[in-house]
Amino acid sequence: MSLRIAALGLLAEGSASGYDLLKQFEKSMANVWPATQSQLYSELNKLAVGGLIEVCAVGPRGRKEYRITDAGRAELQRWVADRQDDPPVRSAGLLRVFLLGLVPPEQARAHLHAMAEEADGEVRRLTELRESLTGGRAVDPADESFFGFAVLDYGLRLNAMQAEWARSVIDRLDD
Amino acid sequence: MSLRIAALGLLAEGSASGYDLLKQFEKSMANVWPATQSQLYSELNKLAVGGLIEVCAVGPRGRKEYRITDAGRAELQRWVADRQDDPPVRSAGLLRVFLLGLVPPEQARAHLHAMAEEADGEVRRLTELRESLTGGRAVDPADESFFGFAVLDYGLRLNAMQAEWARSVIDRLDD
DNA sequence: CGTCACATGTAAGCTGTTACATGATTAG
DNA sequence: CTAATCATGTAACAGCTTACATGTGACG
Repeated sequence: MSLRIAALGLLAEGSASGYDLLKQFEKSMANVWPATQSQLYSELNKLAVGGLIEVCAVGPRGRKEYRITDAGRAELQRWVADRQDDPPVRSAGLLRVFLLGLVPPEQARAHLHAMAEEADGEVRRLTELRESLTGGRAVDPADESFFGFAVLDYGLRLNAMQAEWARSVIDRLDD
Repeated sequence: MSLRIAALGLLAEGSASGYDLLKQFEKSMANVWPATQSQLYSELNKLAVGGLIEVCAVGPRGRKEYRITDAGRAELQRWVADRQDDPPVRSAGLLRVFLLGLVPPEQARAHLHAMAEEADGEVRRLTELRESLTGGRAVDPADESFFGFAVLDYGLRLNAMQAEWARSVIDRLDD
C-alpha cells in the first residue's frame, strides 16, 4: 500500500510525470521508501484507473503529466491519519548482527567496526545534504519541506546512534 | 534471501521443527525479521531440497525435526561475511512523517506525540525483556546469545532516540 | 549523424500475507 | 469426549526486483 501513498504524496505537492517522480524517488524519498522505475509506472497507472490521480497534460515524448484528484487527497489524508496497515520493519543488517556469533570473534569485531564507519559516513553525507539544502539556516515550521527535514534529522540521529552502539558492542566484546 | 538465512541461523543453534522455529520467530526474531507460518514452512522445504538442512527425526504428529548440514553452515557464514545483497530498508512510519505537512498542524503534533509515547513504551518493554532474560547481570561476550542482546540494545537505543527526536520536532513545530 | 537524456511500458520470478484446509495428540 | 495445542501444508493475491523492449527529442 505504501508506494501508492508515497507517489500520491509527491503529487500532492505538484503535478509531475512518472519520469519526474522517479527522480524525486531517487533523491529525496529513497531513504524512506525506495521504488524502481517499473513499479512506479505501473503504480501510476493503477492510481489513474482508481481515479486517485489523472492525466492533466501530455507532453513531447508521450510524456504524461499527472495531477492528484480530490479522491486522491482524501485517500492520502486517511492514510496519514490512520497508521494501521503498516508493514513490519525488516533489517537485514540487524539479522546479520544477530548471527555474528557464528563467525570468528575478530571477524565479528571487524564487521561492527565497518558498521560504525559506514554510519559515520552516512552522518557526513546527510550533514552535507542538509547544508546544501538549507545553506545553514534553520527551517521554518511553515515551510513545505519542514517534515522532510525532520526525516533527514531522524536519519542523522539514527546513524549517530548506530555508530555509538556499534562501538559500545565492540567495547563489551573486548573484555 | 534473508528469511532463508534467519531460519538457517536458528537451526545452527540446535535442531528444531518448523513449529519450534515459528515460536522462536514470534519471540526473539520478530523484531529483526518477522515471518509467517506459511512462509516458514515452505522455506524449510526449499532449504531441505537444496540440501542446506535435513530431517533428522520424525516425531508424533508428522513432526519433522530439521538439522543444519555442512552446506547450510557454509552458506550461513558466507552470508554473514558478505553483506552485499541486503534489501533496502523501508519505513512506513517515516513515510508518514514525510507527509505530515498534509494534515492540520495540531494533528501532526498529536501524531508525533503518539510516536514518542509509543517509543517510550517500547523502551519499557525491551528493558523488562532484558531484565527477565539476564536477571540484571551483564552478558558475557562468550555467551551464545551475546549478539542477541546486542540487537536488543540496538532496539533500546533506537526507541530512545525516536522518542527524543519526536519531541525535538514538536519543539521546533511550537515556534 | 550519433549519443544522451527523456519517457514509458511489459514479463518473469521471488518474497511475503491472508485465508483456507487437514489431521494427530494431550489434558481435563 | 471435547477443546486446546501441536503440526504441516496449499492457494490466491499483492508487492517488489531484474531484465528486456521501444521510441522521441535535443544537443553538438
